[in-house]
Amino acid sequence: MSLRHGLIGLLAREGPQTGYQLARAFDRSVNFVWHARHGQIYPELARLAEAGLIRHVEDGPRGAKVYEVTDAGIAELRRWILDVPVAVGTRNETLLRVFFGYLVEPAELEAFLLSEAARYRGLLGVLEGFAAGDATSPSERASELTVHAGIRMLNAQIDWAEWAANEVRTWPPAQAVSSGDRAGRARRRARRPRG
Amino acid sequence: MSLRHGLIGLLAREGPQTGYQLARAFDRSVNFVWHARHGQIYPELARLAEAGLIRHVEDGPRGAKVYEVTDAGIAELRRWILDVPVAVGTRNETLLRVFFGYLVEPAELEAFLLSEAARYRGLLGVLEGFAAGDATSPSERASELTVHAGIRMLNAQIDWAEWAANEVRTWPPAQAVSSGDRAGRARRRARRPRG
DNA sequence: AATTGCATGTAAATTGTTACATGATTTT
DNA sequence: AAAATCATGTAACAATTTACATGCAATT
Repeated sequence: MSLRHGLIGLLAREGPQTGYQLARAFDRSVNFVWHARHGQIYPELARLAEAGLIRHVEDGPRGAKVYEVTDAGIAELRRWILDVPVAVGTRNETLLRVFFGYLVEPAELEAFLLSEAARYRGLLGVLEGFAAGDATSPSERASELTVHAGIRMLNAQIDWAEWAANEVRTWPPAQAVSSGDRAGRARRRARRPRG
Repeated sequence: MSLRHGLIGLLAREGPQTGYQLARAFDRSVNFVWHARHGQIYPELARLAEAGLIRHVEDGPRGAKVYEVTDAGIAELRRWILDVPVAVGTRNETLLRVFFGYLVEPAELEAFLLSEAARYRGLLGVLEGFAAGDATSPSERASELTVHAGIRMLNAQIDWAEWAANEVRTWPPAQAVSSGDRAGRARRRARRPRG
């Protein structure tokens, strides 16, 4: 699970903090890289403290619990960054929909692709705001690298979505597909080798 | 959950199939878009059949259960593609590591970035193999769109990783960071405005 | 005084992974 | 005969989301 390393890392990066602050940090800086809700964060902090990777140090204003990272936590973070194989397994809901997009009218799929392009543009605007900074400290330099990655990937996605919308415009109308259309499928399959 | 729509979609796309075949399909065609193990697929098929979105039709050779999609399933799939807001929430473990990459030696981070670039190149090779097809049928045209998306995103990631590796080469050695270094952090923070 | 924001937690449900368990059929 | 592949399932665990529940502090 990357969440625990995200929490250790944020404590290392931004100093002692409460779970609430970490939850907000997940909504800001690292949100486009990883995200988590407080319902997951609070129990995980307790487990990390139990494991000695972070430490509950003091109490803030209104029952706030401040945590800080331990040396063991930083060592674990370094180990994770370099020595643990990166978990594979892409999950892209937009692409899954497009994969089945031949089932809807081309005009509808085109509209979907353009709406996705617009959504990506919105995200790109946010990231470009992040990139405007100066990046003087080591942690800011590292953050800048991830922002650049996001910008490049979003640009690739925007270009693709607009190209794909254009492609779809040339498609013939969708055939009626129903679960009872086994005969139709068999007909098409048989015809293919001849073409 | 997109898994259930992935299952309905594959049954719609490739005709009646067993859970085993669907599990293999998730390892092949849609793997770079979505993935699932049989431990999740079999129970989900039972639930989908219960909900009337797919139907258990016949029994194959050795206790194999063949499912086919129903009209209700296709209607649900169409609804999901167009009318359900795309779930947000990126999760990119590579970027999370790079975000905290200032904690390891620049040479180590550089090596990590180059190893990621190599991994991306491997995936790109697989996708380019998929793209070599002709794409005559509607479903093949749709699949081709997703393959193109994958190729563009992987190229963006390769370019980024190699650019970032180059950036990191110019970084000064990592400072020793430890949990006890609160004074060091405060010192750096106080110094910044003057610079 | 009421609203907003800070702050923590847990319970329940869902989603996903891993490991265990079983047996049939085909290939070597 | 043994090994590989086909085929299904469940149990246990891990990860994640959503909703519920509470209370303090600052602002309007």
